[in-house]
Amino acid sequence: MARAGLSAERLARAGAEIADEAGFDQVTVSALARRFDVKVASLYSHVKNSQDLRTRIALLALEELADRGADAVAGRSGKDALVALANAYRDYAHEHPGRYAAAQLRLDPETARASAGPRHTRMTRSILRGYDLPGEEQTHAVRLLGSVFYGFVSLETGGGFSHSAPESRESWSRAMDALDALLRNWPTATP
Amino acid sequence: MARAGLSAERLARAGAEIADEAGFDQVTVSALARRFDVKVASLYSHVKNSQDLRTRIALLALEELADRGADAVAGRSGKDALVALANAYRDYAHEHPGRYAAAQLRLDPETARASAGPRHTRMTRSILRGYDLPGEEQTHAVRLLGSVFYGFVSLETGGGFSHSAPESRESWSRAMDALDALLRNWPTATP
DNA sequence: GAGATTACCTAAAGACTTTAGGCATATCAC
DNA sequence: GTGATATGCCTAAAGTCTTTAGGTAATCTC
Repeated sequence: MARAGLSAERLARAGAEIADEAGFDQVTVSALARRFDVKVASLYSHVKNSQDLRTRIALLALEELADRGADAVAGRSGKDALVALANAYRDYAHEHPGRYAAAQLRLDPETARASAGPRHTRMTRSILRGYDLPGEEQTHAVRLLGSVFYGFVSLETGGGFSHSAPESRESWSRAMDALDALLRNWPTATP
Repeated sequence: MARAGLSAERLARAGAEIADEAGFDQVTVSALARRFDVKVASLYSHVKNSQDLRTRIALLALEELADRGADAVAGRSGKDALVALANAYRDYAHEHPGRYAAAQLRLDPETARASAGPRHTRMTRSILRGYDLPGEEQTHAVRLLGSVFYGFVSLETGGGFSHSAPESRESWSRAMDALDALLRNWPTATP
């Protein structure tokens, strides 16, 4: 009875692989046990339950995503930084669709606060330093940018843009132009 | 043995109710059978399988959403229409979180084409008539608007904005201002 | 190496999905 | 109305996944 060397860490990583290969909804305790050639019950020593497993994968994805984002914005500013961060998200989603889906899992407030989520907010906010936004407008802008990044990538990977010309990549590029223009000319007073 | 009067239509509607009450992932063939006080197997005469059931709920939600949007934009133009359509989406998501989650289900291309999805695209495009966008830019703008609507509402209902001031409603309002300003001053040439 | 801890196991119960085949009920032909 | 037919809901059963309880064997501590 050789030990398989399981751990919550390894389970989450393997779960992330299953998610990318077969879809996040195919990540089950059973599938994971098969992958490690181990009995299902054995996993419950490392992971509280199925939800816990999925949450760990979500946290992993959020971390990886934040790491990529941090690399992307490092040494950049203005539109350059904006595009780099946005592309970090989009590229990650295309490379790791299952992980990206995992990152969209609703986390309970406590878990969310301890996740890499706040890092994402800070990164986005750092981009705004290159633009000259009044302090109270920054939060609104952060939320708008987040919405565009998240929304576009979700719709794109979900096939929402795939049945019409032009290529969605073109729209992505134009969205970056639009966001840059918007931030440089942010409407402060309600018209 | 009185008949329960089931139909794919009624099942989808009841499934939508379960989704709103308990979450879209709680919509199962079993839960539906319980609600109609009928044996599980009986549902398989009306619905192909679990996936089929979920798809029908998604289609229902997309229709309802499109109906609301159409009502909202009727007789409006410019920013007025923009805000009305956006609010239609947001209000629907808040009133019917389960249905809204259902609307996000990935549909296979054929089903997507036959869904209300294209109606949504047309409605968004109709808003652009109030702004003066070059023809080829319209698709890009439609995709950007869709991304913001979808992204903001998803992040908001997922709790993404709930742990920081100010109120997300304020950010929503400012996002509308921003989109209006952007559309009135759309950057046509890449800077 | 003895004892304690840990890792994985067997066993079992419960929930959901799906298919096959049966009886009763509504619907239609006349 | 009566019989034929199609349909609606049923029982039964097999398969998958989740989760808990309690046991055995490997590893760690000293």
